[in-house]
Amino acid sequence: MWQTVPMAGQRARARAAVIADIATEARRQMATDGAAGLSLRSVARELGMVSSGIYRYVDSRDSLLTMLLVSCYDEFGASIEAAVAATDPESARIVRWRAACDAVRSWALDHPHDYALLYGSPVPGYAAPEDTIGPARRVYAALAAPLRGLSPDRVPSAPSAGLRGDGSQIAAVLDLDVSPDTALAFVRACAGVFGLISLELFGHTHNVIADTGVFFAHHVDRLAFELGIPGAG
Amino acid sequence: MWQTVPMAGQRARARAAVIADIATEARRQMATDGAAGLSLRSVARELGMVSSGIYRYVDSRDSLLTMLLVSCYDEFGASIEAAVAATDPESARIVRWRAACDAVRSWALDHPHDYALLYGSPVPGYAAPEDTIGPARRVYAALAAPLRGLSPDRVPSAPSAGLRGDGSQIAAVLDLDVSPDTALAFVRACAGVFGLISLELFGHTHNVIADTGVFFAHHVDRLAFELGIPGAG
DNA sequence: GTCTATACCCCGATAGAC
DNA sequence: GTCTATCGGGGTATAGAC
Repeated sequence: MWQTVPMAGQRARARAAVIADIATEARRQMATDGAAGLSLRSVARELGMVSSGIYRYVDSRDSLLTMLLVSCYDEFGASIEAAVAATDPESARIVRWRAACDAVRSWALDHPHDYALLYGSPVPGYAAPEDTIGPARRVYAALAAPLRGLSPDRVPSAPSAGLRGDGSQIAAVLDLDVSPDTALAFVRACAGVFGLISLELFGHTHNVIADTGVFFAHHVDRLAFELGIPGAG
Repeated sequence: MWQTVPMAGQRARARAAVIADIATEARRQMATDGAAGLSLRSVARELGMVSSGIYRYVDSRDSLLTMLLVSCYDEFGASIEAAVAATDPESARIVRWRAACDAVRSWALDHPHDYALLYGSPVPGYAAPEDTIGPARRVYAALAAPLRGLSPDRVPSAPSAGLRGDGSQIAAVLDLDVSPDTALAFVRACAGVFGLISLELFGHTHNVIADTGVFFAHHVDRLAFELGIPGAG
């Protein structure tokens, strides 16, 4: 009788393991077929399941996509957090900013198809549900963490007054104690960081920039200046 | 006898018209199915052709994709060129720079799926042939045109020496008479412009920036400063 | 140069036997 | 909870009659 309790635990664990296998295989397939080409059938096939069997674990193709989005955002955010945490806590702010940016690029280069899922073209016919916005935000929060406590004095930009409301809300959402202008500068920095990585990953710097790593480092330093981080080039 | 010559011309014209129809319909379908979902069959169906008939006009799905890439790049580049040409030739450089950047964003917002084809995730299994690099370059050249003749004195960035070779080659390829540092700053500006537009178009500024147009204008002005364009914010 | 037919693949999702 | 069978779609590409 009281075997049912551990049994239930075992079943739940087995179920979770199967679901994890499904996610892993789906991410593997995204590499060859893209996010739009993701198919439950072929995931099931590869796992030795019969095509209908996968519906025991996953509601639909869309819910699998949502699962992938969430796990990729989480993994991405965690890798940035780890990179920042690995810096010397006494180190200059610019060091932590570089570490965060480098972590963004490294993860993107290591997981180009996952990056494309997160920041590339939307999947036709799929709309990300609200479950994904928390994990998506985690990435930005991790990248912004080095700005915590930054004095607003050195931010060289002067956004129009109409934007300041957005700025303070962004700071609030990311739980950042920075000025609205700094928060807006951070959004612009995100455009620069993700923009350059996307250009590189999607093939637009081919035969343009020889050493994209060096160029990225330069870019990151200029963005630091725009953010008012002391010590930037 | 000499009717064969005009006949040949008519046939060629008719053939070109059909090919143009195919391209138009294909772009229409990209809007709902994405670039990866593009199918010759459904294009043929929509044009009242039998599925095999389309192979008279288009070699394969890949060559249709190439056709679309080329025509989108060309259209995009032309629209930027037109916007710059429409400014007063006596106007300040900053005015032409803003016009070019605004044209980029306008075209992207007006043709989101075409923009996704050009600057979004690559289509799985498709590699763009060299025929596309000329048209792709036209876009950058059009965006860079307002920099022509810009004095290098005000460019605030100082890239590492190893990048300077890239800088001068970029200037050469875009046929720009600017310093290597300015050319590198232009690549960074492209990352900023395309990066922000991609974030907006791909859904990452939702509930973050209320008026994305105002924010883009602010962004463009800061990028102008980074380029050393006089008169920028 | 248009058409049918064909070979050979893929998909999401469900019903119902076991 | 696994499996077959099924519905009802989709696709690329070619061969060969007309």
